[in-house]
Amino acid sequence: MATRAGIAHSALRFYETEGLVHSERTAGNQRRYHRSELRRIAFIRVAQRVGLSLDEIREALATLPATRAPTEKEWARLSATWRPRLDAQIAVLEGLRDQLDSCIGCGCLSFRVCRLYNPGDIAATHGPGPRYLLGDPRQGEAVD
Amino acid sequence: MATRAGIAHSALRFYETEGLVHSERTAGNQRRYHRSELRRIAFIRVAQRVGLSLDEIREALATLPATRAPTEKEWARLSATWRPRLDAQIAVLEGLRDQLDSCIGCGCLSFRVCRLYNPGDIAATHGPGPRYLLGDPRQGEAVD
DNA sequence: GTAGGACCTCAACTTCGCTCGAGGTCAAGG
DNA sequence: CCTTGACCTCGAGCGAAGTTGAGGTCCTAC
Repeated sequence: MATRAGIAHSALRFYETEGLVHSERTAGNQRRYHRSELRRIAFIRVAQRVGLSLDEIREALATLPATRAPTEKEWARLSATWRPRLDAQIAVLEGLRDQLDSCIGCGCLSFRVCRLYNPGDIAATHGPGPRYLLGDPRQGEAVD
Repeated sequence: MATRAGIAHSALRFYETEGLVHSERTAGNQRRYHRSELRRIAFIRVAQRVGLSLDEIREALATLPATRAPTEKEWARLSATWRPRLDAQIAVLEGLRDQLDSCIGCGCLSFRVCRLYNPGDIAATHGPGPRYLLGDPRQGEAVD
């Protein structure tokens, strides 16, 4: 029933196995969720939109008090930490766009001269794409 | 040897099986790459940074002439198509940031009132996170 | 001519965030 | 009492973008 948070029941169960949300059980073994779990789920979904992994979200949620429902202030504190992250992502994309603008005229895309092809700072993006792989510390590569 | 494009040999072979790059073979079955493949690889990596999937990159590369090496102009044409995409991504993140700013004060994160929690337009992000799943046409959900 | 390294293939494995299905249980209405 | 539908568990699978490893071949230098 709590799937009316707008997420699939399978996702909800998955979050539970991951320790992101919690539930009690009825006598008949059915899950009952505390009202405050709704807000946790909202937090999770928004954090995902901002680009956090479930691991990071778990860490963030772990800083909340275990014995009582978090206050608005505590939620605000957590979500405030997203701001610099968003700013950084935006900055990366804008840098990329500006580089792109300066490169489109030349169509260069050469390993030797084009700064668009730049393995060095890819780790900084944390954006779309294979970030774990590209983020590998791969140093001292020749760049043709 | 062509792995000196700065990518792992495994990735190169993977791209070849995916039809993104091409090679000839020597008598001893070893791969030899044409010089122009370097630029294709550069294109692929930059396109990934912009957020394209390999499928999309394959489509884009398919519009290039098959019988001769592409001109600078053709490369420029392709990369110019990234611009609106980058702009859109930036716009999404900026919208998110602005929403976040207006929400941090209240710490709301409520399904009922907070616009940050907005399943409807998630499909538009194409950013990080589970975009295939979130992109599902899921309509008419109650949003408590 | 032989040792070493660089290449080859192919299948299996990784991570993340879930979804799907089979097979079983629970609760409420008629 | 029985049916129906909503819940339960557990394991398997997906999709993207590769990586890893075993086992085999090739080429170059000494």
